[in-house]
Amino acid sequence: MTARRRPTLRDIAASLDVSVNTVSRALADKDAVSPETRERVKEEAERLGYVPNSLARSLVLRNAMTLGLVITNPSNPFYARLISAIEERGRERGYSLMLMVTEDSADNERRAAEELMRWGVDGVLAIPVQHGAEHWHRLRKSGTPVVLLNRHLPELDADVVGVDYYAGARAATEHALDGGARELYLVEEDLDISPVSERIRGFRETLAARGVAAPDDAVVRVDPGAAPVAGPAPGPVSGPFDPGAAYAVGAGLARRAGRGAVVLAGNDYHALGLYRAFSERGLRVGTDIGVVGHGDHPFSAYLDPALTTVRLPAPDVGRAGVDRLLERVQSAADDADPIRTLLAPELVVRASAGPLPHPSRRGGR
Amino acid sequence: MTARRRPTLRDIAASLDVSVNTVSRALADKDAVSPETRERVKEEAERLGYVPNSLARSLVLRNAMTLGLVITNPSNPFYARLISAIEERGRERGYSLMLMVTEDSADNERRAAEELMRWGVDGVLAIPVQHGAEHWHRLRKSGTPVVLLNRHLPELDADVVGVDYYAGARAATEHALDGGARELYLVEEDLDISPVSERIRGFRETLAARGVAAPDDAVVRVDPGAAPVAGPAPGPVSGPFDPGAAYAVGAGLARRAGRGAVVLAGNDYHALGLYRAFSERGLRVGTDIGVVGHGDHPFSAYLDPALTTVRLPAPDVGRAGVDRLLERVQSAADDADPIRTLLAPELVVRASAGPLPHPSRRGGR
DNA sequence: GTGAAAGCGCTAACAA
DNA sequence: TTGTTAGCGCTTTCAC
Repeated sequence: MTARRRPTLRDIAASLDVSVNTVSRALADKDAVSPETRERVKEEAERLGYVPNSLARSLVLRNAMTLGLVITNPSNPFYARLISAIEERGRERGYSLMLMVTEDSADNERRAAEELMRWGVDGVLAIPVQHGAEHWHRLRKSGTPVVLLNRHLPELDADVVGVDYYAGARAATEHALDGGARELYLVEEDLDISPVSERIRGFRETLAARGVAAPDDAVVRVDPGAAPVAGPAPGPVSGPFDPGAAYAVGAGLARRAGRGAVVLAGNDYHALGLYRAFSERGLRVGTDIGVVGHGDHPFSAYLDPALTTVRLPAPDVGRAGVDRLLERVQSAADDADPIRTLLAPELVVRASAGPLPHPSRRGGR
Repeated sequence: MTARRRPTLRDIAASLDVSVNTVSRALADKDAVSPETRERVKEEAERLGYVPNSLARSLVLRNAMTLGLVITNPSNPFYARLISAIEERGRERGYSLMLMVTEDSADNERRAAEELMRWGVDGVLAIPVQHGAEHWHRLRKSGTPVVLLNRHLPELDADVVGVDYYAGARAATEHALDGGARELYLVEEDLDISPVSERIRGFRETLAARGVAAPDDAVVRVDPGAAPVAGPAPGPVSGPFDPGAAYAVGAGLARRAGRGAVVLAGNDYHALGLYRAFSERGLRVGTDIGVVGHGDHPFSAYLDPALTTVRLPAPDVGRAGVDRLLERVQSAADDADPIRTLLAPELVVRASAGPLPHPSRRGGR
């Protein structure tokens, strides 16, 4: 393999007996280079296997052509799709991606922000851990725009590109109500983040508007750390995206819930955990008890019964996030007020929340 | 936000009236700096909010403290976990991660390799697309070690850290055989990659060793592009990790397969697609027909019936990959022969593969 | 213990 | 059209 030094502009220049500068300009397709020279330079570059050094380039240009992505957990299918979308959009627009995983740890996030600052990335997309925004403030003060993804952060006045979870929860709740349910539950991760609180708000407000009782404990919080049925623990890495947490509360729910109740779940994994908890207790999902998920993960359409769920527009969020970020990057001065973009989720009606008794199909689709 | 310039060593030096050099050494905790000076420097750095510039540092030190990860699709749960494990291990060892997504496109991969070369990453981990290794050769020639993950590449003599899929398939096949099955199928993605060929080999050899017939069409290839039941297409981004492909071949399989047959699937998503295809045709998985998956994705333990599957040690692969890569990075010269590490998967027996009752009574409801 | 000088590989004035 | 000079922010000889 002979780790020989990579050829530089100087090597090309020397070998052609021109100045480094000329080589630089020729390769950059600037004018002020004669066609012949340009040709010769390019040939020689090719011959030598020249590859530009982005480090040096970025240092002088003061732009890294790199975006930072700070994410909590790639195993969340929604985030996985977000990663793909962001990487792709970034690449289309000429940016590389530096990925940091926080596992929802504030400490990891602080370090990630610091690291991205060191690299001088041009902008940062983050799915923020709650609590602590000091590091984001510092990043922005140093001139690096930050766009929040999916989660809102009260302490930080930054752009947000997310999902309208409020609307999603409303749609899910209304769907259950329209199906005739009068006993509803919402299962949510015990995390103090905006998607959760927005869904709870949507859930409660919809019930209130329809005059359906919603006792405090209609909202069930689930401990992300639990993982019962699976046997061996999921391992130290990126564990807790797992149906186990919801499965654990499913037993109690099965006991409390009457026939025809509907349980909304904050994500499809939770819904799946409920499926199992319920069926182990003789409740048939979609018949005895309804379940609605959130996410439309790839497996959801194939469950039995197929999961009715709120589809999240992951690719759109990713693309919009990159676009927003690059707007900020390009508009040198940080002028404008933060923009909050909430993309609309879409209720995908399948079988798990029962057939609708009211054939009142309203509006378009 | 006032994008003011970040303070540099020089700013600290000026403000303290010492040389840049002294500041550098003080901050790097080298000796040849008096304790008092060091103290003053550190305080001033703190006060100014100094953050070292990694770009500059890397340029002079000729090490980027960055690893490249080239991956096909983050939505594959196995790869998602790999990403987490790699990021974490890299971080522990002081390396940042540059992520490139290829979507299994050779073209994207070429560009990714080129980009990583420009950044001068210290090493690259790749889940390679088949066909075309020229770019990997170039990378290595420029002194950047490459470690292949999960997939083997005949054209490239590089380290590989992967999974012993051959053993996994053997275990799965033997499990089915031990349960009494004599009619077995293997459903695999139609991709020319080593995991697939290794599983096929394990499947066939085990059957041969046990004297069980395995006609050519016992191995069913599945088109990754198909996505039937789900309704709206999965979208342009990172689509094809979906049960749909296997679902599509499930119908034919349901017709061909007798009672008590067992179908092995190359991954758990395929298994799930089969679940649905079978049950739609009145076959009860785990009773009328067996299914074994590969991957032990988070949802698999919660399916009904719970999926018997081959668990892949994703975190171990990720960590071992990083460790191997960093060994290469650190042992400056590319000495040794490539090392191939295959980590053992583990059959997780649950309910989907029986033991199946012998083909006698007709079931269904 | 500290500073001056050189240089990593590149781009951007400014001259010639 | 081309070359010279300077400099991005840092580390590293090598004097003092």
